Amino acid sequence: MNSAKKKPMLTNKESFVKRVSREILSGKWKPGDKLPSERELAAELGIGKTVVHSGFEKLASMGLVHIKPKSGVFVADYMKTGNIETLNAIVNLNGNELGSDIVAAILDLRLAVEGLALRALCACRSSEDIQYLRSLTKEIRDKSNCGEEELAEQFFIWHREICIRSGKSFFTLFMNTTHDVSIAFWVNYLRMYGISFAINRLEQFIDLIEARDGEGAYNLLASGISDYLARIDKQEQ
Amino acid sequence: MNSAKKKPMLTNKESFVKRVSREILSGKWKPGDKLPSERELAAELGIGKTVVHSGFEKLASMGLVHIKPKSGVFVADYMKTGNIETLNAIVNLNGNELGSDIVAAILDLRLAVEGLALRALCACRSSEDIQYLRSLTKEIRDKSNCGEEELAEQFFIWHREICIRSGKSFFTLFMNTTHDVSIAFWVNYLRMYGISFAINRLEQFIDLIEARDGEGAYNLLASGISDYLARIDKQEQ
DNA sequence: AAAAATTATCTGGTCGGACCAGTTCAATTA
DNA sequence: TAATTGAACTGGTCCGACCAGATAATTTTT
Repeated sequence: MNSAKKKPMLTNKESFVKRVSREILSGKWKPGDKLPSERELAAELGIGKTVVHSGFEKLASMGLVHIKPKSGVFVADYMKTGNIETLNAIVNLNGNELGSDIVAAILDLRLAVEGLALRALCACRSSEDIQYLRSLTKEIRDKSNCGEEELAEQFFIWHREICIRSGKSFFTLFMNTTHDVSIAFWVNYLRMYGISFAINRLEQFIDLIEARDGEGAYNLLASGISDYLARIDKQEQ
Repeated sequence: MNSAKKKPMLTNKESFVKRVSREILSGKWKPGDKLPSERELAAELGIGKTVVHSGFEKLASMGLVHIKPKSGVFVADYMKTGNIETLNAIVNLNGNELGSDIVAAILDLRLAVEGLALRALCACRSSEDIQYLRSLTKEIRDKSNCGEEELAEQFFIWHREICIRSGKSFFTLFMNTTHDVSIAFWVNYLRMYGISFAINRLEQFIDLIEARDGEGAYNLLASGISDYLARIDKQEQ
């Protein structure tokens, strides 16, 4: 997901974060373990302590470590105290492969957030909303030959627009918070169903929104999610 | 929420972040506006450019600004592209007061996440789970005379434990991601209902989990949420 | 005069040394 | 042996130096 731009070289900090997060998530360090001091790591890696510290701060914000001031840096019980960035790190380590439990969790959240946003939008939509969604869909159709991730981004943006226009702006913030894992999801979704199917689905949503059919739109979302999950389950068998 | 520890003095970076986020959220800067350069701000504030840069990075991770390398720093359309940290910043600016739309959004999410976790836990719970939840509840009862935020933290942790023990660990990560706004919610909830009521509610949940009554537990959550929202609505009239 | 090329200035980006303040551990004293 | 003190260790913050690319201004060419 940090592959938005080609990055031939990682900075010292990025390399450090990548290295340590991999070590933690792969089990080399266990929750509660004390990591080597900043000075030790700086000397060992031949970089400045400030960079190490900055890297640790990043790892802390990712929920992977707990920095105890003046004492040391400890591996966090990240599956218990971690956050969405922890999930992103796990997904990154797995080469952006989502296990079915992650997918299920994402989709449950999505049903909650977008389901409500869809109903709200159906109730309050203007003709300008419909127009905008149609033009956004057309844009996506015109970009059909782009790369996977770019397309995935477009689908994310389309669905985010539902939240934006529903008047439930805080849902938008939540949705953005799941951005990285959502992109991984959309990439997989587009592989599974194909771009045509996915675009037709967008058009179905628009028709339902235009018709102010909140229940219909919600059901379309829910059934799409169920189908996807069923396919994932079948794939894993 | 950054009041976990007494912080009599803010670092230069913290002051900078606080100042700029307030300026953005209060409307002094509009989405799309270009902020003064790092050098200008550093000179104006009498601090180092690196600190300004570090502060801008923080503001970017909060979804409030967009850093265009070599070009400048621009105010983001944060209600559209922001994330949970944006929400935290908004709530912070409002003195940790939650508007009803934020509350509704949080509770919708919570119903989705914890609702499923409750059902899952009812299906898979062990007697050790029940024991642990009871002892956790007792701990909370023993701490009843603590400060509001500490109590709120305890309630957050209790509900998080539902996710942890449900086997849906990724829900835990999502829940942790909403930590700060959730604490604001719990503080308000405890003010509204009182600590005794809130603890009794926990015990009701445990009884239902013990009885493996997933539907009952979900309904208890849903009805609690409805009641809270109704009270909020009434307060605002 | 307009367009293209070059140069200068501006921008954010990264790094590491210097210094700070608190914690922990070892040595000394009572 | 327990308490105290000092040293060593820890993370925390800041800033100047330098880098690389974008943008604006100037010069050259058509």
